[in-house]
Amino acid sequence: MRKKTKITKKLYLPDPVVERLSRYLQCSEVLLNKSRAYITSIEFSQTLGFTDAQIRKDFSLLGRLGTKGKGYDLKILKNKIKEVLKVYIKKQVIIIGAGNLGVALTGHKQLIQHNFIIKALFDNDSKKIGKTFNNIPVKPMKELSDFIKKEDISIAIITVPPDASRRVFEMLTKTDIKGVLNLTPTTINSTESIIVYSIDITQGLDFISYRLFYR
Amino acid sequence: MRKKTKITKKLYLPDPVVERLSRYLQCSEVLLNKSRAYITSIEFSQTLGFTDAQIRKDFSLLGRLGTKGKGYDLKILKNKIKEVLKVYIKKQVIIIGAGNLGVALTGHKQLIQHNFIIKALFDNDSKKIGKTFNNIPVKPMKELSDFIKKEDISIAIITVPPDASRRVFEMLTKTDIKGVLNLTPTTINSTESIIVYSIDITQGLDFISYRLFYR
DNA sequence: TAGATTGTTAATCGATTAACAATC
DNA sequence: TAGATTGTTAATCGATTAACAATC
Repeated sequence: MRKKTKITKKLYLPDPVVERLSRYLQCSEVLLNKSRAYITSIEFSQTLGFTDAQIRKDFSLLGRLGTKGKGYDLKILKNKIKEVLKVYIKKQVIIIGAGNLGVALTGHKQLIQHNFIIKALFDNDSKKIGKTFNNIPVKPMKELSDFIKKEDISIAIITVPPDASRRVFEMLTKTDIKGVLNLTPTTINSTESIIVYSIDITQGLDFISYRLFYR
Repeated sequence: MRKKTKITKKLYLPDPVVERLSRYLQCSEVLLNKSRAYITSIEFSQTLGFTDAQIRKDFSLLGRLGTKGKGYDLKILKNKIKEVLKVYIKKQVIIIGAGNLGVALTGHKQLIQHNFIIKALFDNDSKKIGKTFNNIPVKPMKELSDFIKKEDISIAIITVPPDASRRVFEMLTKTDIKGVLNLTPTTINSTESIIVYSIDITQGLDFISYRLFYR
């Protein structure tokens, strides 16, 4: 009990480690579904493309999870990572922007599996307001702040057009939102009170485009 | 002329730099639309959340782009980055998986602006095959390899369900595809002949989830 | 026990930052 | 010219990797 509390308070992991934890988790779940019970850092390294040393280092940050001479128990590993990433805790989410991408996310099964509960879409298009997509209602932007407070929303996903995203983020800073997933090419920076994580599909393609020509 | 060829051959930029180039480009275009002509590394650093030293370092890798005492000419900067990232060159793209996300991408204007031309969706669902979304036809998987060759497709975007993505990638390795954007939570590694870039929305949310609790 | 693999420390590598001379 | 900001080198920082003693 005391130990657990202590770990909870102290476990500040570097960004790259946190990102890899999702990968380990995904891979562990696939293997468990195939009835695998154990895996060594070497086999993991072959599947994931990290070095085995890095994998052991990462896991060692979470505690002594492995068995020497044998490897890692996948069930223990999976549970530990889920605990660290707070996958077991329900997180209420809204999506701002009821366009193609926003609507597509309402049907994303992976989100439910990680306990991200989408409570509403927000948009300013009066043709969309009042509709539902996959049972998720579309609400007008003016209800944003109240909704976040009332429904205890912790994370907003921004899928509006690029030129609107700064404005939307501005609005969010005046609410109780704690985290923002920015799916827009516009740069948004974390603030004192809001964690921002940005994903840009065009950036991904640009990266590939570059590497196709210079490598 | 000689110099240009030389740079083209030699400009191997580290991954983090390539990723930031997309950010610089996006921001430069926004500023140009607002009729700004120049920007200093300091102002850039405030908008993008990088240090000014890093920005100057990054740009210096592309050549001597700035004017001492004055800053960077946004038009020159924009053109240079577009040239480096090969934005001016048309890249034929296919999307594998005509689900919510795949279809959403067919309407993504940003892709066209960077000259990524979506030529087809691929799926195995007979109800979808033959349909079009935003004028993009859905084709059966068995035509994949021929289509890639005939239409000179260089990049495939994978948006199939997680358990199918390894299989799809396996198929792609037997084609002429050069780059893969993996939008699936399943890990896929670059091979000798294929550049892979992976983006996982759930990973992004997991990251936020972690940082909300430990920071 | 012998063989295998972890956990961890120390070494390496690479990326970021600080600082400032050069110069517009 | 004086002021400002770049381009670049050297210092720092942090993340990855190598190596191996501990041990299952």
